[in-house]
Amino acid sequence: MITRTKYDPKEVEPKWQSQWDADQIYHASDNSSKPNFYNLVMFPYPSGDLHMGHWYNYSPFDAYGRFKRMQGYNVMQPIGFDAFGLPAENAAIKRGIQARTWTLSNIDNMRKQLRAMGAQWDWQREVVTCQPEYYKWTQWLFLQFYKQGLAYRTKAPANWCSSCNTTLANEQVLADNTCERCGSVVIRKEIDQWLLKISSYAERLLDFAEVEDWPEKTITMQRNWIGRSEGAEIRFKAEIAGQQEEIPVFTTRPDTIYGATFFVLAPEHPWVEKITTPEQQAEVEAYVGQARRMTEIERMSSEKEKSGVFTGGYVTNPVSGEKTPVWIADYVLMSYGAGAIMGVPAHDQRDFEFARKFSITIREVIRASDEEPSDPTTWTEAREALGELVNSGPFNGTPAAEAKARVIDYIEEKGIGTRKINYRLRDWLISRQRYWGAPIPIVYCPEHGTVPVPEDQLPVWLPENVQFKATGESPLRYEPDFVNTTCPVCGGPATREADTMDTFIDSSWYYLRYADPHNSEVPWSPEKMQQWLPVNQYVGGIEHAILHLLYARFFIKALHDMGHITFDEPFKRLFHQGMVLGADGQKMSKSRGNVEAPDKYVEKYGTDTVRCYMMFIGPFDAGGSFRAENLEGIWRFLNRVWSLIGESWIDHPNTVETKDSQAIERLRHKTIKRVTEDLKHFHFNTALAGLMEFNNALIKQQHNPVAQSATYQKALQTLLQLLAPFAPHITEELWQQSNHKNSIHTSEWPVYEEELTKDEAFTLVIQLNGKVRERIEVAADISEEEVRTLALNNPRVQSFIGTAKILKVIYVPGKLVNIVVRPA
RNA sequence: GGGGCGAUGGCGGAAUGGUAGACGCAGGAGACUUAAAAUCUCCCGGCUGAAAGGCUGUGAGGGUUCGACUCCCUCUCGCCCCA
Repeated sequence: MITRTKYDPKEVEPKWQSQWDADQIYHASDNSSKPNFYNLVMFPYPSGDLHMGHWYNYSPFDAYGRFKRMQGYNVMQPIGFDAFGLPAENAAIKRGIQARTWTLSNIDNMRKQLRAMGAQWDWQREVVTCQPEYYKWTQWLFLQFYKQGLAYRTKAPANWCSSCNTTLANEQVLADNTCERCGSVVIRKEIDQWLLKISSYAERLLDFAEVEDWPEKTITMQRNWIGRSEGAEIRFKAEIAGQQEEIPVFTTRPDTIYGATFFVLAPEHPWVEKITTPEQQAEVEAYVGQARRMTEIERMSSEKEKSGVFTGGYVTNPVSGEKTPVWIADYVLMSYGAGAIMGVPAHDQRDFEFARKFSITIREVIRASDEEPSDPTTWTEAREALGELVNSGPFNGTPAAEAKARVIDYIEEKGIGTRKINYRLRDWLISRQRYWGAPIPIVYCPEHGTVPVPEDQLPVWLPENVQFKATGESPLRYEPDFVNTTCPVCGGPATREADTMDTFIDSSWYYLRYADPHNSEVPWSPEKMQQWLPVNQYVGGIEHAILHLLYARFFIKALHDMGHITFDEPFKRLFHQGMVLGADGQKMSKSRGNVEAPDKYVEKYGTDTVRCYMMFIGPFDAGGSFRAENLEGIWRFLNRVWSLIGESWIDHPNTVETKDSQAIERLRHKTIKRVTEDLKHFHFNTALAGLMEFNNALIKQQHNPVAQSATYQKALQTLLQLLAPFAPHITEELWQQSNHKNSIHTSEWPVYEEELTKDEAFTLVIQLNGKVRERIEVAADISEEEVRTLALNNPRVQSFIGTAKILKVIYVPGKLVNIVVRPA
């Protein structure tokens, strides 16, 4: 028997948290006889507080990890901090506090909160990306990329956020051309920068054969971002100052080359200057200046009226030999393809609009077989569908699909172009002109140029007490002790690269370090890698679909090719949680005033209630509103579990069973099945509903004789075990109070027998023409014949049938019988 | 503009093509209490009916089917991605 006490989470929760810590029950051993399971959640940025989103994300994630542990896996569930980044630096500027101090004190606070959550974190594996022990290896990885030619420096127009005072990768610029971090408009700025050659992995990144279970949506988003298009690069001829020159264009429709009635250069194209005639110069220069002030998004908008200027120059179509006027227009982007296009107004909508605006000839070169010849000047839009070639010299009559290949063959034969696959994916710009990040380990020597810092000199320490000036350059540039160094090759005076790395580099490999977090010789040992990676289950927000998740895949593929790891995909299974919203159904934000801090509810109800509530809001991938009043329901539920066990647990149950025993045993098996299946599929809300039903059913019987039986007592035990992943503290307390010596979290997950999940009887529904008319209790093994007899002879059913004619009777075993009748 | 996801009581949500609304919140009635809170019992989509029951009902409109929240088509609204 258990002494009856009131459920007090304040007493129960800290007690077990300390006990678990002391017993180290959540540390994943590297030498376990059990199968390993790597359960990973995206690590937090140390903003200082765990907010509602973290709780919403981590609670179900942890329940899943606990479920796997009870199922017999050696679960590794690490946590760490994505600790470099702008907020710390901004705090440093604003409040004169050291970025490092600010970050570490935030981490301390968040550690406390993470512990209070009662999740099974393996603290021995914690990684903090701003610590030299970590960023040393971030720098080491950069050097490996550099050695492979996968890291390079170039001067080119880059995305620049004037508010963050730094460059951004393409992935960090939102569709409306704003900074994904601060929302300011992003401009273009010519600047020296380091890039990683992610584009050379474009094809490999399109291949998802090695992932086990990723949301289709995320795969599609990555594929769209990579943006593969097949076509050809065709070189148009130009005569510049008496010289024969060639200007390449990229096209996905080489079959339409005879329809190219104009040629367009992007305003920034290096050829613009050369090809423009003196008469057109003023107009062209004005247009270029205007285009520069616009964002790519504005330029690409299909709503915007087409604009452009004739350069006065001409190029020669290398296939048709036609002389073609050269225009510049802002709808052609320097960053895509060759920065130049052949304008085929008849078969490309944007070219069509452009030709209309400037009265350029529209020549039809593709015609569907059922189409009559028509005058293209009467068309209202371009005809982008495939058909047969017309007005195309030797290619007339060829189906367009086939013509694509034939035209490409032809240009390759003639040496005027090549087959080409173009990708939208650009190289990853990783230089940040900011302080709080891992320094790029490069030295510039007047003698030896760009020299990588030797590996044995890592880390390149990030200095403290730096001066912040809003110059748009890295603060490190003004730190003489940092910048001034010696050349690793000749020992002469040299300067260090002052930019730091994009923090997405840090997060591209943190999950590798968790497997071997304290290794000071190498970033990870091959054995540990083999043992733990790839990650079995990864949980995190869909906002990283084409940021972190693409970068991490790139890292893994590159490291695989370098021979540092043996696998090709970092995350086997991926799950995106939904977003937790305010009570008004809107995104939580200070400006809306609907932000709720979890801490006060943890204080009031305890961790277990808050955890369970997070899972009960709705489907994990759907997100939902946090409504404080709904916590009451979970609180009552846990209290009912508490009093049920407290009042009903007995050490030595009767061996005598009662008539209700069988029903309880069946419900127990049904509930095990239900909760197990739901947890497997991340359906935490319905799993909890099943546990509530189980609890309610047991409460109904708790004062009946069956409560003394071994069957009932076993059901109580199962209830605790099934609830343990959701509410780890209360279940541990009740488990140990009911005479178990070991932790409930190391107990074995209950198993069910399929046979016992089936009821002996069921409610047979009798329908007439699909409408429910009667319900009767029948035995589970009832025959179809009996069902027909029972249904047709049922008085209520008969009164509905009346004189109607029975057409057929459909029986769905275990469910219902539908009698189809036609009125007489 | 293209593609994807979604819309179910007052609210959050549940339903392998087979009893719509499980589970919970809020609400109502009652029990206990000097009283309140907590707890317990019952009710709770709409219309109708004394009740049994009947009719109706899953954003709107069509379709397939013995049977549609579920599948198909069209539309409206909301969110996301690519333009």
